[in-house]
Amino acid sequence: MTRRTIEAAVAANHELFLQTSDRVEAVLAEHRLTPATAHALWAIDPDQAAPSMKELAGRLYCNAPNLSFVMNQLTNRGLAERSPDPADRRSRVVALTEEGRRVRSAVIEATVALTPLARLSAEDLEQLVSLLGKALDPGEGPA
Amino acid sequence: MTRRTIEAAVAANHELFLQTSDRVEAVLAEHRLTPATAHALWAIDPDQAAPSMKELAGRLYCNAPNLSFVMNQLTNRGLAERSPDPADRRSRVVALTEEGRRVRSAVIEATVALTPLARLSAEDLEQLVSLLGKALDPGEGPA
DNA sequence: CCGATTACTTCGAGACTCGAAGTACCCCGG
DNA sequence: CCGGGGTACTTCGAGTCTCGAAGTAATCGG
Repeated sequence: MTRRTIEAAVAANHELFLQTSDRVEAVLAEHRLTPATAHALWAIDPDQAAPSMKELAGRLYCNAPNLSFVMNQLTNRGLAERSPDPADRRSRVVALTEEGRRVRSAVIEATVALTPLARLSAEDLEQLVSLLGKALDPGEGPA
Repeated sequence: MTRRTIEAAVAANHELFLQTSDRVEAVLAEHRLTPATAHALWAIDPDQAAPSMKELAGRLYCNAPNLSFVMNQLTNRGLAERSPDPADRRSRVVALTEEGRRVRSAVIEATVALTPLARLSAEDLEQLVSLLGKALDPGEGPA
């Protein structure tokens, strides 16, 4: 009878997400970010290859028009830049500006400080990441 | 240096939430539910005392006008009912109808079946619930 | 009874999301 | 070379969600 346990796990996961979002909200507002723009900002890791719009939409589980809308806000604020992909000029590649990298760091820093997860020990945290990874890993493919 | 681990945990938590929402989306649509109405429906446990609007808004991390909006949708679809609290007639108490309980069960059932967490063993799940509980428990008070 | 506070609703504006339609580009067969 | 089909993205328009401000009804303390 693991059904009850799964239900509890889903609920706890959702609750953690809501609590974290709630606590970070004020910090996002200081940077004039909304949940949607902050999410996109977080998803663009400057240490990785600049993603295309399509790639990024996949990461954010949103569709192309929505991502265009969100990216317009980030570019208008000078946090991100779009440039055509030389290899395929239909595609546009998204990268953060220096200001974008600064704001992204600040958002992550604040989230790490405010999330209820900050209470857990290093050991517990690694166990948690391992468990979540076990659930997510096999399914991260396209279908 | 647990900072990186917390960041990974927050990201994994967020990712799991998005994947679960994404997979359940079609089931919600069949029941003519949106994420907001489904969330409210989930939060009203028929086995517990019927919550007031204020209590429910707290659970959902939303404000009063928003909850009124969402509850109107649920009551219009015949899934929930509002009745004045006899003890304090300013307050309204929310309960699910029989149809509401049916739909709620169906949504939870589908979520449990579709969430990536369903892949984990019973042992892993209990560990996960325990870890999440450890993070959430001390902070579930009002402030 | 009266003023202050609380719970909720209504109203109006802003933000987010998405389907449909349009543009620019790649690729392939002829 | 040229046309047709498919892909990546944007624009447009409509619908949904969220929230602050203002209004109503009820409780509480004096």
